[in-house]
Amino acid sequence: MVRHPLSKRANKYLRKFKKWPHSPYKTSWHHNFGEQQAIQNLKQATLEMGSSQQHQPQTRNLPYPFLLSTLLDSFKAYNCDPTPKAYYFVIKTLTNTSQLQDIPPVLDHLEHLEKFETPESILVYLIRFYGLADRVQDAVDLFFRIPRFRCTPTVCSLNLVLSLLCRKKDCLKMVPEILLKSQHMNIRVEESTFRVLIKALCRIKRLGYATEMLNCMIEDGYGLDETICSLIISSLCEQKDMTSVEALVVWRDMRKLGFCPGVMDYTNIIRFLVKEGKGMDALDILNQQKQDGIKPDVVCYTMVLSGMVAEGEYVKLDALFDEILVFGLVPDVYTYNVYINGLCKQNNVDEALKIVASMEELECKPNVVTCNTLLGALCVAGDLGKAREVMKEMGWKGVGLNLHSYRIMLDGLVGKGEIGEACVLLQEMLEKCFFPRSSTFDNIIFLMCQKGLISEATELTNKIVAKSFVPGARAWEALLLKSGSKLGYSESTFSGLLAQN
DNA sequence: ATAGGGTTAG
Repeated sequence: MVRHPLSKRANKYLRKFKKWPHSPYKTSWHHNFGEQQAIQNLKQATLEMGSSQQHQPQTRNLPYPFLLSTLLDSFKAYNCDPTPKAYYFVIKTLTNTSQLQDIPPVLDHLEHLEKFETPESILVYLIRFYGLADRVQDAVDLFFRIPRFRCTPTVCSLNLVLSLLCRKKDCLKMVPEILLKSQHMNIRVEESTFRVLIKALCRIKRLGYATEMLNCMIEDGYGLDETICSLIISSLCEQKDMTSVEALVVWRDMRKLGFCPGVMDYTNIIRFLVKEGKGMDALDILNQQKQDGIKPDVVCYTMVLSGMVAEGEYVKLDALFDEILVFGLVPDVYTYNVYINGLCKQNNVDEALKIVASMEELECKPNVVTCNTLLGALCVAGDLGKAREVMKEMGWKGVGLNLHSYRIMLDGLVGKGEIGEACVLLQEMLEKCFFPRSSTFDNIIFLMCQKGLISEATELTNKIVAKSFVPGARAWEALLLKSGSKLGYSESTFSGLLAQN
């Protein structure tokens, strides 16, 4: 093993055969010691700089910024050459303390006056810093400059620059140029590069470019990357302005390319289609899934079931629900809730109640959602008696009533003109800080006026105005018509109203 | 091997 004498400018960092330029075990101990002392010195000086604010020691190497001159002085004092590590430290310190103006001189020095092969990691660090600090041009410039630091850029730097460019819409146009120039820099584009690009494109919701890029990959002879396909599918499904037609085209094209979707892909596209109100398309996908031999799980079924409910496809709903059982899947609360909702939508509350009873036998506990669905259906059907029962049962069974439970029940009572009971429930709600919909308030006030409960109506109005609620036209009209001129509004009623403007 | 992905409300 060759040891380099300290006096000579031995380029011991020149990378020939190994990735890491410097192994502490292979340098002479005193050399190593000197370097360590120099670094120590540099760190100490940096700390002092931080604590003494603007004060800078006399040892300044004048044409250079403070940290660079400290670096050079420190190493000179120990009679050794500055190490990449020292530069890394300086650069990190400069970025962390926002002394960006001092970075270019450091880089110039590194480029022109040092001889070692600069580790790519230092440049990667700075490129990332520039990119994240909104200095994309600096990042790009530094990327192109990498070879001048006697460093062979790899796909790491390329991927980094690309991902930085992809973060900003107006930087996207630089991507092709970077890709072209990177070829001249002898950087081998890898699958990872495509992945970076596609991920970035998905993140900024340029799904069109992302799929184009996927096609490029395939044209370039890379195999179809299932992870990328999945990524595109899932981003696609998160897009707000994506139509189901477009999504299905991408899906179909990918399948043509040989993509074999996994459970998650099916779940994503099905969820998307159902949300778009395309229950039947979702059902198609579910059938594809079965044909592909991928057993849909209870989640997929639940989503498609809800799509059937939304489209009023009750025959298909029943068939699908049966299919779940036939395939040996166990429906859970979600599944039951969707199915029960379907029955309620068909005004078949009795059947819904039977299902709830069977859930309990199957030890699948109904939850608030189940109960709210039932409550809503019973109220719509005008069966307040059963609705009350359900509400009581919720109490026994430890199913907590939530805001919606109260709102549903209150609307049911008001709808049936049960003003007394409605007021009791309203009181209970307000104590729990659950507020009815404003239209419910209006209905209650209207109803009170109709029943001649003028003072109660006035009192309620005052109370709710104090809670920042504005009665609607219907409530005002009722109040004014019924009460003539002897209205007992307190001043606070009106000042409360005014204050809301 | 595991979790997470899914439900109601005018």
